[in-house]
Amino acid sequence: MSNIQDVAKLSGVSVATVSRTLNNPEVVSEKTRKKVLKVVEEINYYPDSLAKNFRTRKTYMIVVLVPDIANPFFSRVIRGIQNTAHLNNYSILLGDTQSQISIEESYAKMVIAKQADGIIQLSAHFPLKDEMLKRYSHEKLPIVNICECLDGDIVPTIQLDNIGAAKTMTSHLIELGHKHIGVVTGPAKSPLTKDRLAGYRLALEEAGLSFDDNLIRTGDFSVKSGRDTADEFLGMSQVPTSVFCFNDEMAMGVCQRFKEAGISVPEYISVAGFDDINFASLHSPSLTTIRQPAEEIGKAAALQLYNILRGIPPSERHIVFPFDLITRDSTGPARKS
Amino acid sequence: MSNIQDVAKLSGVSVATVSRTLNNPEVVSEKTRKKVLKVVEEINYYPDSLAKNFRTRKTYMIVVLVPDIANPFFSRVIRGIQNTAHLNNYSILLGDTQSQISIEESYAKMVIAKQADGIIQLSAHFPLKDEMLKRYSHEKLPIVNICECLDGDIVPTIQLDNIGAAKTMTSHLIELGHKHIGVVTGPAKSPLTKDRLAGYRLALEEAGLSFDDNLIRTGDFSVKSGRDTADEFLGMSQVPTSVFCFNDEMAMGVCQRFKEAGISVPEYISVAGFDDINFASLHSPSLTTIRQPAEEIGKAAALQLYNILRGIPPSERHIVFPFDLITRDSTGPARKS
DNA sequence: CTGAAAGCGCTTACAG
DNA sequence: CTGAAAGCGCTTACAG
Repeated sequence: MSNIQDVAKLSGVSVATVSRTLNNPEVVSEKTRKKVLKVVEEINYYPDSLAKNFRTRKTYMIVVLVPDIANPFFSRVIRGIQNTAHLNNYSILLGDTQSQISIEESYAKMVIAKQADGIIQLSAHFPLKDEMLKRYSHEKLPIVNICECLDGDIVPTIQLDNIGAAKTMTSHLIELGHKHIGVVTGPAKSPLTKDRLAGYRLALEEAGLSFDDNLIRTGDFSVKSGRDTADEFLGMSQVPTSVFCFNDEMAMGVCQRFKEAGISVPEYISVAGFDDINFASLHSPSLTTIRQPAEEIGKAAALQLYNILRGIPPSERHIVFPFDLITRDSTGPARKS
Repeated sequence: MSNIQDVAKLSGVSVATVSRTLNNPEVVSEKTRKKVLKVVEEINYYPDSLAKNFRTRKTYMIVVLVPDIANPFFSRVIRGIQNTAHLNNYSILLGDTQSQISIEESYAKMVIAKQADGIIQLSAHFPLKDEMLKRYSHEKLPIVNICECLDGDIVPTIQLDNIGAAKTMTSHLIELGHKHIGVVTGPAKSPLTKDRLAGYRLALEEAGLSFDDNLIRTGDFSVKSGRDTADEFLGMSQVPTSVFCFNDEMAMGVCQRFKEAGISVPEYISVAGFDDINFASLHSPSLTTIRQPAEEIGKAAALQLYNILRGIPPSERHIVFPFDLITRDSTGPARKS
């Protein structure tokens, strides 16, 4: 369609002035501005972003790397990111990685190739680390790692107080009289697993209860892994009186299996989750869980990256968000026996 | 970092040859190719997409306009889109519109401004219609409308056989002896509501049952609207023996309210959903519903748009996908009375 | 098979 | 406040 030259010709000014009118109106005289804007309106001129981005070296795109977009917790985080990004004129480039490193890398390349300005990474990886560190200084590295975060100070992070949340949930169960609390963790190498397990141990210690390694089972955050570990708990000589799952999906899987086995939750065994996804409250029994401020985390991430991209180093490089313990029907007093 | 000139200098060829080596290797002699690729490797050269896209007038970005990314059905569709798009070197620009026209339009502008090549639209709108029609011919209009589709042939569409699906679900209930089947629709103006209602009526007609307008309640696809209509059904002089909800969330809302009112599903009243979201099978009772091939729909959409962008007009402009009736525990024989 | 050169549509010092 | 001009890093006819 029409370009900046057409607008210039039709309004009898130079392309420079058209450009200024559109990008720095205050620097142009009112008369000129009006003349130009009228023509822009008339011929329905839209500046060519391809040219503009090329010229300014910016894309106004942010890659969001998420292990699985169909995960309801992640999708809330993404909504938070996108709302805030959009307000600042940035768009979200969705990178559903299915946890595959090669896919993560192919998206990270987009930053190097200037198809995107930065990355918000929802898992504890740093794709193309060497390449990125070579190209950006510590301060300007356009990456924000959220939800499941790398240790150290290599990238800015934003996450829940996972230790505190797991400690609080465990204490909640202890207060209900539970002494044998099974756990279904995430993948062994996940920082989430490490932190939440640490919180669990802290609560036990505080209550003077001993830690039993046998009660700890490794899941992978899927419903199925919850189902599978449920069987393991039921097979124990001393079946735990409660199970703390490190996300809601696994808690639902555990509940489902218990239901099939004719075991009642929470009468015989309590089950707790983590995240407070939408369906946690619709579940039967409704799930006791930890609420994460998902949208706020997303919002904070977008803001953090936005600042980095504008050259403003974040005042806090590692933000920790508070949680809420949500008690519902899936946890109750420990059974006698 | 380094640009195509650096590569040219270091490998002793022209920039044109470097460009060809990277984009049309077969046209370059093997010797030259090797020389160039070696340098590319050595200095870790990544072509500048900003320049490349500007030059070629392509962005390899597709805007996906979705009313709500946190909706689990939509997120599966998006996953399908993104997987297929990624295979064809396209990336997804996520546009969570919250059903706001202004947000839809701001994303649609990205296509006009060449920040994206095309749009996949998950609701029955056509943002910036006049502007788009002015700029593109019927054949080349880079839009694919899926899931909830506009009537007519203005844009290519991909959707479920909604009429057939609703008819099948209704027939399923009729076979179970239900004669008073309540319905919770989507918004009145939604084509989904219209089509599914048509399917419902077809099934009634086929069974010789009369259509009762009073049994039709308007929802908005939210859990809450399900809850609200549940009360309306319970307040009727003749409470229906089953309720067919036009999505799973509303079915869950209906069930939740029934549960609170001490009414058992499916013994007193059957409840059916639509979509078969992940949690439908985890729900208590597990939901009878219609499975939509969400990822395939997304995949087909990505393919359709890909062809349009390559200048290949789709062989079918309006694709209809088959459904599956999934019978679970939330529907059963109609109660006597 | 390769190179010289034009040009994509903007923005931005620089000069006035 | 405005204009002439350079230039961003590529691709692509065109010529050889």
